[in-house]
Amino acid sequence: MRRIAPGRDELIAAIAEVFRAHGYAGASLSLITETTGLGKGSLYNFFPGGKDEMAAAVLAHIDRWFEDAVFSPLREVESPQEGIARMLAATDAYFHSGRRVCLVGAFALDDARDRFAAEIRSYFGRWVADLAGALRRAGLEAADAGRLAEESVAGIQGALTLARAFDDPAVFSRAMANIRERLDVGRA
Amino acid sequence: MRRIAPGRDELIAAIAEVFRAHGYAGASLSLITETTGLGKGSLYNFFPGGKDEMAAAVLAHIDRWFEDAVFSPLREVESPQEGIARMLAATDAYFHSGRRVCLVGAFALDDARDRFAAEIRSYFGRWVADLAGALRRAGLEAADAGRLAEESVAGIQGALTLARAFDDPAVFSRAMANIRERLDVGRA
DNA sequence: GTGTATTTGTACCAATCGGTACAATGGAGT
DNA sequence: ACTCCATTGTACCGATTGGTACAAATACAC
Repeated sequence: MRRIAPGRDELIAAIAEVFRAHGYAGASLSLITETTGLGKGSLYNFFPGGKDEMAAAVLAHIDRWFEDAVFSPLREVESPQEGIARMLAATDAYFHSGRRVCLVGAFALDDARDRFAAEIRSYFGRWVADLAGALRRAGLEAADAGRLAEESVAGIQGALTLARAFDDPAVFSRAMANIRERLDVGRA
Repeated sequence: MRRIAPGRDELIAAIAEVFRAHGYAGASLSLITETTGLGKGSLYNFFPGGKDEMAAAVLAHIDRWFEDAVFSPLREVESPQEGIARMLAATDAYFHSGRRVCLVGAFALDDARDRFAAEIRSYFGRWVADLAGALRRAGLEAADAGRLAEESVAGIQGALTLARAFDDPAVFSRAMANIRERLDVGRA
């Protein structure tokens, strides 16, 4: 039969949730088959490389989403302030206002880091660089822009960790409000 | 034979490094026996509860260390500024200036969170509460103190994540310098 | 309706998982 | 010197791991 499984995007999204909830090592194939409803046959048909390829596909999927919704507005919207506002809104939406955790950040901490070092570095690297770029366009000096950008991305990651530790999304919302304020440079 | 293995503290420290590097699920018993040099016999002699008890012991060990070196100075040193300075110094030392990752933060993200929810919550909760207390003693309003404390702890966690993602401890050092500045309230 | 290439379920694989059992070991207390 | 008993290594357990093989099923092109 052809084309019975959900679209590839939905499939990857479902797999992503398993990795998000259990980490790379903890995301067993049985958990994945259970969550997706697909047997190993289908899974290995779509991802011949196995678990590794699934995780890579998930990371690529996330990367694409962030590129479109979070990073590119920072570069391409004329008003840097507007670009930053869009980035913050998309970030808040993506993490379900703190109820969801950052897969890339989680991978950065466990032993998936070595396997996907390049992807992880690129994800955070572009986030920081594009935000710094917007801040520079808003009038900040390069050094200040870089520092503030790094600090903001770190603040978001840390807030996700704390929100999950406390099981309280409000921690994330407070952090986002705070970051929004500190990024509100050069006129409103 | 009696007392051949290293002291319990050193043993726990060695196990901690395995959990730190591989997460809960990724820290296999074979990895632990390999790292510690102890066979399963010894391991299960010291930790009859198995992996779960090892992780609990590691968390308790970390908790004790932070209580002594990081949290208690915030409460007990007369000068809150001095307490904060000690907390920052101890934190920087513990994380090897960004070369080491926070086990509790890592556990908060993967599926160990549910198992150790109480310990994780308590660890971060006391950190934030004690820092907020010191800031209040330094003259800040309760609301401001709470916000700044939460923000600082989140900043530290996020910086650890970024430092690991970039494989660049300098990210952590920059974040610490920044946090030190922002916590320098009420006189110097 | 037939052919075909893709999709799928099932059975199977060796390796490893966390954990248990237990006999051998040998240091400490006397 | 002798007796304990904490400590240790080894063998073993069933379950699960990630992964493979392959035949049955089936949607689509024709």
